[in-house]
Amino acid sequence: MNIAAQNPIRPALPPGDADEYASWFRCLADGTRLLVLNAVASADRAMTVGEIVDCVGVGQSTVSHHLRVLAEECFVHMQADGTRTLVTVNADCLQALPEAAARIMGFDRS
Amino acid sequence: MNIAAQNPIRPALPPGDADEYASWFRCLADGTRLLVLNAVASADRAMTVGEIVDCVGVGQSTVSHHLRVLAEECFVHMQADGTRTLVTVNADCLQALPEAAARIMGFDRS
DNA sequence: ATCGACCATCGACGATAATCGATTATGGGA
DNA sequence: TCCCATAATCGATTATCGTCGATGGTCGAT
Repeated sequence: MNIAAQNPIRPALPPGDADEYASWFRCLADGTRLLVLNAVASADRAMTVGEIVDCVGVGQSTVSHHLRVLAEECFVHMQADGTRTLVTVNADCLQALPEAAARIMGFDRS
Repeated sequence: MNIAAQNPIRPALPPGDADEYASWFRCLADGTRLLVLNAVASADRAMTVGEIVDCVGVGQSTVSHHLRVLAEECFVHMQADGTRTLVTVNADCLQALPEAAARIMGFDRS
C-alpha cells in the first residue's frame, strides 16, 4: 500500500517545477562553469571573454559555450562592446537559490 | 593583456572547490531526483523505496539509482529495516546551499 | 524449507553535455 | 582598403548521465 501517494499531506512539487529547478541547478553543476562565474563575480567590473579565458584556463570556444549557458539562465549578462563582449553577473539570480531549496524541502509559505 | 589574471584582488575559487560544489549541484540537476527529494522531504516521516516509486512514477531501479546519488552527497539517509529501506532527508545539507552560493559569488567572509 | 516482497546491482541503450580545433563574422585601427 | 583582434559558431570526439529490464540477494512469513 502506498499511504503517501494516496494521502499527500503537503502538495507535491509539480514535475514541471522540478524540471525548471533542475535546469537551473544544472547550470551550476559543472566545475568550469563555476570558475567562469566566480571569475566574473569576483572582478567587481565587467570582464571580457578573453580575460575569462586567461583566468579559467580552458579554450576560448569552451568559455564562450559556458557563457551562453550561464546567460540563458540569467546568471550573467553579456553586452557587445565593439569587437569585445562585456560580461557581468546577475547577483539576484544566485540569491534566489535558497528559495528554490525551500520549495524542494516542502517549506512552502502557502 | 590580462589584468584580472595578474591582479586577482579577490582570491579565486580553487578549481578543486569548484568541482566539489559542482558535484553537489549536480545532485540537484535532475527533475526526477528533485521529485524524489521532495517526496521524502514532504513526508514528515521515513519513506520506503517502494512508496517513493509510487510517488514519482519511474521504475524501481531508477529510484534506487537516484537515492544512491542523493545519499552519496548526504542529501538523504538510508537505513535498512528488514527487507525494506527507510529513507529520510538531511535538512542541513540543503540549508548549506546559500553558503555555497556566497563563495561562488566571492562573498567570502575571510 | 519454500515462497513472496522488497530492494540493490548489472548491462545496455539513447540522450545530453563538455571540450577542442578550425572556421567564420564583425568591429577597429593603420 | 587591408589587417588584426575578438568572439561566436560549427563539427567531431569523448565522457557522462538517466532510464529501463533483468537478475540476484536478503528478509520475513507461511
